[in-house]
Amino acid sequence: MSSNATTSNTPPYRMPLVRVDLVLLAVQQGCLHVIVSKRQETPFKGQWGLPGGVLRIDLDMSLEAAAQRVAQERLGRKLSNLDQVVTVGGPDRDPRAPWAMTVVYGSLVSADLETTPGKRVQALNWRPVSEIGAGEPLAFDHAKLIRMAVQQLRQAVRDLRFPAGATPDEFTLPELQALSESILGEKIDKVTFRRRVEATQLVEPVTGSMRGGAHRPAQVYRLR
Amino acid sequence: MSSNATTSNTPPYRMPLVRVDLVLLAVQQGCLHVIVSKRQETPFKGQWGLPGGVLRIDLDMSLEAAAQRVAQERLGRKLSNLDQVVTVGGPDRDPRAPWAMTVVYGSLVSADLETTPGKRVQALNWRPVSEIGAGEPLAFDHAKLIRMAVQQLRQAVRDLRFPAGATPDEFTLPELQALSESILGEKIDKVTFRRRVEATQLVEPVTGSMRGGAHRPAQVYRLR
DNA sequence: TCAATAGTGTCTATTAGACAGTATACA
DNA sequence: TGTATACTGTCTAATAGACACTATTGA
Repeated sequence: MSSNATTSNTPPYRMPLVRVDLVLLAVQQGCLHVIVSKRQETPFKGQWGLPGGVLRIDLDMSLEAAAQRVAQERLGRKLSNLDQVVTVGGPDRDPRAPWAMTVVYGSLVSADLETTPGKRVQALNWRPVSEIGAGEPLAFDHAKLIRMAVQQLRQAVRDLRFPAGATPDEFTLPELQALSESILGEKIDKVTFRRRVEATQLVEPVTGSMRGGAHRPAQVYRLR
Repeated sequence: MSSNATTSNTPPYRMPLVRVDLVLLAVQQGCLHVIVSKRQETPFKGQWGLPGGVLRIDLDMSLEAAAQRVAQERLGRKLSNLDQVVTVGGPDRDPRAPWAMTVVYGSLVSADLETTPGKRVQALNWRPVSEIGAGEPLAFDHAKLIRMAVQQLRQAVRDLRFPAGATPDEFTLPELQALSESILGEKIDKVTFRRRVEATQLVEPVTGSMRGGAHRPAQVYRLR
């Protein structure tokens, strides 16, 4: 309907605006939270949405590198794991371009991630993923994108494929189980969990290391 | 060389060349095959690669619509199921642009798909996916993209999530099992397969319909 | 000693695989 | 009748879950 006058029918064609958006997840207060950013630009100005940025072909050597640059700009640090979630696109997504697409990357970060707003970021906030569907709606289809990233992360945790950097260097099995339970949002049977961790050779013990309070200390492991 | 790819987008940044490539899979002679296309343009001119095309922001209402348009142009028909596989991008992927990216879609099509080469297609060929790694290399990283699409399809079949249109409207359980085995490249236990199909309520019987040769006919089902 | 958490033994339920049996078509 | 394929019964193996038990620390 809104055919652009400058569009040519022979190559080269006009290209869409390409963005990279981030779904940054962390466990806080025992449940999964996601970072949302208050938008300073149209569309959805003043509403909350995923932090992201425009792909820079003069700076980025890959899509993942673009995601890392955006993380650096918006959050002040790089991410230890990035999983591509999905790519969406269409016309009328963004008034700055007739056609816009977004490559979505997800990452599980540690809860102590400093949320110091960077360039063009008014505010950053942690929000429980359980409240994403309800309440104040997010910009674009970001609620759906978050759901997809969460689903992907949960499947990975169910398969005991923990993203690099999502766990501390050393941890106990009860800690790893608690992390899994927080991500999945449900309890896991202790015996079953330990059996599966054992069977998959996911971890190796750190000899001699124990830790504990006024109770039996736990063996410390690291990822193998 | 690269100046002809200047797209002069409205936003301040130059945007990459965006392509949509297709991994079209089908079962032939009892094993999984993929359609490859002989390239008529640089780069990799004369080599084989995935059929694909450039995103047209004046024509395509979404990335999936772009994939359908490309299928129509290259193969002369639309696809009944399209699953996004991955998106890759970087500089120096294509001499027509300084930065190029590809959104990859996979589809399981019926083996009788006519491979009539369409626009700008020199030839289309079915190739067994088992031979993708070896022998004549494919253009770009298309071998890797095919492996990812195959992996995704096999996981779906293992989970009894058959793509729409991948099965005929009506089929028998032995036919469905044979299809699964061909896709997975391994035998499945008959009792286990039927138990799982039963448990997931994947199919419903078509009353009265049977089919067979000189032996006991099989119950005919359709997807529920 | 107790409290609290770590770790194990073991029984049961569920699911998967193996294999032999029965069923039903046509020649 | 035989043969070929469809379907089922059932035993066994592997895995998951439940739950009680022991182990080890500090208070």
